[in-house]
Amino acid sequence: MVSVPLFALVDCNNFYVSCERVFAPKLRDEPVVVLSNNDGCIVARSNEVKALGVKMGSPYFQYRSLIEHRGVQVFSSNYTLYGDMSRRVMSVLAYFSPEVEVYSIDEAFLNLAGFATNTITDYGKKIRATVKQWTGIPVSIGIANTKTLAKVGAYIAKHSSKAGGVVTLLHPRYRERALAMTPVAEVWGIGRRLAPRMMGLGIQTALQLSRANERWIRKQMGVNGVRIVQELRGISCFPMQVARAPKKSITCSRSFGRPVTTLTEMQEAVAAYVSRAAEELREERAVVKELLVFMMTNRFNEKELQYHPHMTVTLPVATSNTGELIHQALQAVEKIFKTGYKYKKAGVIFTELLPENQTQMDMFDTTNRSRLGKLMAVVDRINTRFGSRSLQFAAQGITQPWHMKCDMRSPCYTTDWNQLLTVQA
DNA sequence: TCTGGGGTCCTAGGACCC
DNA sequence: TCTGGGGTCCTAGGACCC
Repeated sequence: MVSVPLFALVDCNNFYVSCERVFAPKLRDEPVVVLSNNDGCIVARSNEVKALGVKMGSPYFQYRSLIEHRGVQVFSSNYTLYGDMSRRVMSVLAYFSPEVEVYSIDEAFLNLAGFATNTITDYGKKIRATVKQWTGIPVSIGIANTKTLAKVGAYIAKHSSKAGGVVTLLHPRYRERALAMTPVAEVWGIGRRLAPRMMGLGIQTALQLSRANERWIRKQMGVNGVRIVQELRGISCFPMQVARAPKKSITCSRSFGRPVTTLTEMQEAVAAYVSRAAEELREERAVVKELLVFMMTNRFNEKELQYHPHMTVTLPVATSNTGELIHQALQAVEKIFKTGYKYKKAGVIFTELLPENQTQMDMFDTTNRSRLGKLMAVVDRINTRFGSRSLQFAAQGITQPWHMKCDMRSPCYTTDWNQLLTVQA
């Protein structure tokens, strides 16, 4: 017998802020923000900061004076720390369900099909308490028959003071009440374009969306819209996805800490990004057949001359060798780089990925690929052990004056012996 | 002065073929 | 004036997610 679908969505509250607070407990009731790469945007806010009206994803400089005036603690993002904390949270969740789908750095779906529904909210509370106790991270949990409804539950749990962090939406009456409380813009899959359109057409809440005509939805929102509506009605259309699908592309791009104007610096930066992307490629046990290099001026500065070139390179043989990839990418850089512009950002995208054991040989290719592979494996091991860039290609540059800003980064408390937290007793 | 980064999927429209 | 029709494949752009 196939049991009724039952999902929990576990969502970490203000995740990056919570990670910083674990290691700086005195910030527990203080306003805190975490910035994006290059200290550009605000990507995580504590509740105190949300209450000040600071918008998610807004440019830091727009709120800088407010932030300073209110004594808000500011952190550059520390993805090494957040990635490690995320792994810890996910490993706790694995105790509570046979199937955990890690949906993002701060969210996971748990398959609870077959679990007793009359005690499921208490089970959710136990999960919540255990994650908090073992990792220090507070979470909100939604439990329902579909993933989209579980998301709604977690949204309500986060915003309701009496829910105790867990909201179950199994009873039709509760479900309707929850959907009526949820703005249509908060529904999973309704983004910044669709939300205003829906609202203009008289659909303000998730409940109204769930009652919309299916054919009309198909026309307005495509096939995915129909699935969303079905899910809101309690019919599961998005199953658990436990096995991680192989990646279809790998990107590495960064804004520069200051404008780049010379070919030499642009080449260094692109070489560094290729190197990072190639590490990920090897982690993925894949090789790449085609890559795209791009660079751009500051699109926000209307007074400056704009230039956003890109170039696609097809590699003679699919590879994951950093040296070869840098060589190819830098040729593209030379072709599209023009002097006279202030570049703000550059990047590389590996498209056309193949599993490394399916490499198509080129009969004119004389490179000894097995030796090259072993060399890269050794470099990766050394960099894992002694820190990234312990061994690097000269093309990446040594001082990297164009490197992004991250002046307010916290230590890597959990992944570097030299940065452990010290406690004075 | 100062505006992130990394993904996936869907669709419309053009190119091309018969 | 009148200017086929239908299928497939590819790609760019748009939408979404975190």
